Amino acid sequence: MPEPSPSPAETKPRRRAGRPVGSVLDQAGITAAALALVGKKGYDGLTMAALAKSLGVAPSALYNHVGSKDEVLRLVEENLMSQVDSSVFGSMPWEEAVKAWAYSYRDIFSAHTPLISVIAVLPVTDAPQTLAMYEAVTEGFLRAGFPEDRIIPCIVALEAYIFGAAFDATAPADIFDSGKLAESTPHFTAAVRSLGPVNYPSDLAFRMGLDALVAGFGALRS
Amino acid sequence: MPEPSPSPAETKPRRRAGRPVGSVLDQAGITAAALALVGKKGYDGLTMAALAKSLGVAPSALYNHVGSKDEVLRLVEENLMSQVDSSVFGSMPWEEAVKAWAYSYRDIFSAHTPLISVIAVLPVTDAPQTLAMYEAVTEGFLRAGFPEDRIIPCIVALEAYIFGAAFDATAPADIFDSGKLAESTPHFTAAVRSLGPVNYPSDLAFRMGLDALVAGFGALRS
DNA sequence: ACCTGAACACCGTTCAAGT
DNA sequence: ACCTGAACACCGTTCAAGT
Repeated sequence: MPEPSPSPAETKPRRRAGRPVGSVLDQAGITAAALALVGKKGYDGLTMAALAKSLGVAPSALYNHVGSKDEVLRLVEENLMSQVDSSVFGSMPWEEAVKAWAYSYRDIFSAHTPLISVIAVLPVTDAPQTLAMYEAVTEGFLRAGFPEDRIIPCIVALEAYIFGAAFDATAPADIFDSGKLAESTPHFTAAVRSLGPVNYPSDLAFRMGLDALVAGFGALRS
Repeated sequence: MPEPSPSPAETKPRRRAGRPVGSVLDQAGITAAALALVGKKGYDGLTMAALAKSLGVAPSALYNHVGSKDEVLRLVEENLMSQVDSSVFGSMPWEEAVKAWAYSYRDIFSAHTPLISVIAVLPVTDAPQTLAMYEAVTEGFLRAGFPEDRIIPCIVALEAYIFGAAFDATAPADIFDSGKLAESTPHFTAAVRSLGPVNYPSDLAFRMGLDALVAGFGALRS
């Protein structure tokens, strides 16, 4: 093995210290690399060191483009938000559109639940993709006849439900197995058994809750 | 300052190495200390080192009683679950009981959102307090006339909503301030403004969503 | 059995030095 | 301006040594 290959994935001549001719990094590239890394190794694998390695730079180089790891997470979140399908509000009646939007939203974030804690506290200011989604959804609600002052609460409640359901979607199939404590919780254990062979009811539950929310909120239209 | 006071909060004679006469630690004490630490410093302050210090032991001593930090989190979670008021199902009609339970559940976990990621993946096996809560809720649904095979999906959906809402409850008041991007999101910005001086609608939203879920699910009773 | 104290492999982040 | 490389203060966890 005469080749020590100390550089990352791709075998590059390896950069010396000093400013490179053209900038090697930018926020878009960092975001894409972070997304790829998360896809391969999950959020536990998303470290500044691993991210830098996948980009072929030293960890400290990242800090010329982002202020912190938290900013990387915000960049990823913005990217995901732009993937949520809110175009449905322009092409479907309200009930169907909210449901399609909600499914899209949940499906995307169920693979990114560690971001949810970040999003929840994140002011929407300067998060253009997130704002664009809210704008599209708000427009959809307005066109459907919702009173203006009810729209934000409806969206907030739907989002809460969607985020919570995103966690469920990643839960193991046997999460409700009561194990050796089964006898002390007879009603619960029987209720779980009554679900049949598929004992994790995540999808059924999501549909039922979404239907209830949509029906309840739909009644607010004038 | 002749007193260096190298020991933690309380000034103890300081233990030498070797097995102490009586065990200094146990899971209950660790859980209580973790809860107190979180209350004072938040989840960022809950480190094994800080936890050990608050208990007056070396960090490694903790590992005689818990397998990992994750187990500490599970112990805390179990403690919190036991605080959720599910006795309401024995003393109120179903609609009021679910709502009271949901408020209690959300209020407790809104101060402990970092646990939610842990709970979501956590099988209920050997989590007796959590199981006890599910048992009480299941019984409440049964008495209210729910078909057995709909109960778990209802609970799952309600829990998803409660967990999501717990995140909301910790969000800053100006989370929906669209800032300099306000003009590009006119409908959303107007909808936010229409909420009036209190521009964070967390509580209104929670009530609206909960009402919708309870109304929708309540119709399943026979 | 259950503690201390040293050690390990990692983490995010800072900063001087280099071009 | 934007990189490298060394350094810092921390993290969770392991383990020999002590009683």
